[in-house]
Amino acid sequence: MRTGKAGRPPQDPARQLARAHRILDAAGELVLRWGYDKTTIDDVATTAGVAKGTIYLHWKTREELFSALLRRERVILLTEVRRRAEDGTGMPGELITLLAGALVERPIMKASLLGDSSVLGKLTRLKRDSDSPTALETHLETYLGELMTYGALRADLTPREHAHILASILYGFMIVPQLLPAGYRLPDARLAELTGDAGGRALTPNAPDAPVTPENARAIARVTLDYVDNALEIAQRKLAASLGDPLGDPLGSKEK
Amino acid sequence: MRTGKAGRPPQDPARQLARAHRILDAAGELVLRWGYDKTTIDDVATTAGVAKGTIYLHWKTREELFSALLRRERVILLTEVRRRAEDGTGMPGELITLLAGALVERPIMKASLLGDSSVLGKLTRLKRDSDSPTALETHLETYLGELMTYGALRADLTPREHAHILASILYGFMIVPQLLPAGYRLPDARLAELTGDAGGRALTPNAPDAPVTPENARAIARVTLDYVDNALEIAQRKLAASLGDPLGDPLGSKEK
DNA sequence: AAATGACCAGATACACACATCCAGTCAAAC
DNA sequence: GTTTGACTGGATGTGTGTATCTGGTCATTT
Repeated sequence: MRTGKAGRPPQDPARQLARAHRILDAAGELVLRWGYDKTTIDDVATTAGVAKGTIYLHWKTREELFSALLRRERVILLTEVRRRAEDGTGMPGELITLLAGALVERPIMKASLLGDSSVLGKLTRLKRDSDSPTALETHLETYLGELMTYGALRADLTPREHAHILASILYGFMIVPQLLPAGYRLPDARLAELTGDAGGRALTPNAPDAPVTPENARAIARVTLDYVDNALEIAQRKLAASLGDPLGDPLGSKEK
Repeated sequence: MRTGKAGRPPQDPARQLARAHRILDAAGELVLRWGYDKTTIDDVATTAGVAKGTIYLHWKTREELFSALLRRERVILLTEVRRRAEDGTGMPGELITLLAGALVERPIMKASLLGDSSVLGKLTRLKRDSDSPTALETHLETYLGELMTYGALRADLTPREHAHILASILYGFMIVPQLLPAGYRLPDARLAELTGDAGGRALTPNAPDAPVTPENARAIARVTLDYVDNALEIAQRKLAASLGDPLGDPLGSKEK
């Protein structure tokens, strides 16, 4: 039994949640069309078919609303990656392909990763600072360290360097198409493939050097799924915190 | 031996050229310190120890002055790359290492590549459009095509894709350090190494697949040096055009 | 002739008043 | 209890007159 929530369910929580998602749908649509700076709460309310005040029953401030949107995007992205990673090998190149593939399909996440101020406006830098930075990177380096012990990553680089390479390749491949004249762009799927390919080649030992034993291969797949699961779980927890509690909730009041 | 201020050396082209370089030195120093937008012609003149009008004996407009600066930077960069490439193999990874290594040492070139508006201000987009784009990329794809025929590049990618990968990796590795907290950064030399390493692995066939014959290796080294030479030559020609002719020069007179 | 720096005009920054917009509130209607 | 939407105040734009700055010129100096 996992009910957890002490206190009283005010009305129909499922209905509330559905409404929150409708509002986020509207916010997402508008932020893509006009950008964060030009998207007003009134717009969001109208598009979502609720009154403005209702939005403030869900989130205390405009910024919290969009923070929830970003968190939901992250959960969707990770869920998708997790789903596609399900029966993969967990090798870096493969995971990067999945990640890149999911990213090119989620413009808001891509904008968040790239710090694209034409979409996220003033929200751009904020997320970078507050949310993920140290925690995510610590988890990442731990995960990379594990991969190294199983021979999935080159032994001649430090975890720090692996992380650096990973970030550079992912960032580079995601941003370069935006700098190129439209005619030069590759199809999204191809871009994702090449990203994973480049990442895999940069991070992975040369095949003959150190063949991965079957049990190591299994371990690699496992720790990879564990890592994605963990990231997803954290993201889900944060999203729940951003969605749950309409203002009055006694638990949420002292939060943060 | 005096000529402190009222010296009138009739007209010594070499002396003129030296003065142009002194002015560019000053401009480079100031643009790095304060950025393009805040660097005034008066500043440059004072720092270079000449009068403002003198600068206009060399360049018709402020923009031409900075264009010359950028062109000189490019020539210096390419000269350095050319020098270091002299007795190399011409394989992609190696060349990328050289290029990245030269880039991290030349902040202005790096800013130009990355479109860093904190340094180049309003000049940022201009260069991108006017100078290099199509010509450079055509030459690049030709060169990549040649490399492919000699087996220096993977045969399962198109030249276009090779160019895309190259750009992504170079851009990613150069820009990521600026986004990271200072503590995470790798030493410049290591960064250049890793860039070339990643580029080489992404673009180069796996060793056992198709061993490069000695004569192909020689051809690769040759076309690489040719490519760099050609790029350098073009850059030098453009620089000469930006430096030469103090306005009166008969050759340059058809300007505007 | 070569170099200078005082000079000019146009651009840019600043300061202020005024209009507009919009996040967030809350009394009233369900 | 839940939802609404008119309302408010602080913030953000806009217009304008003024001051300052700075790219570029050119008569003067050496």
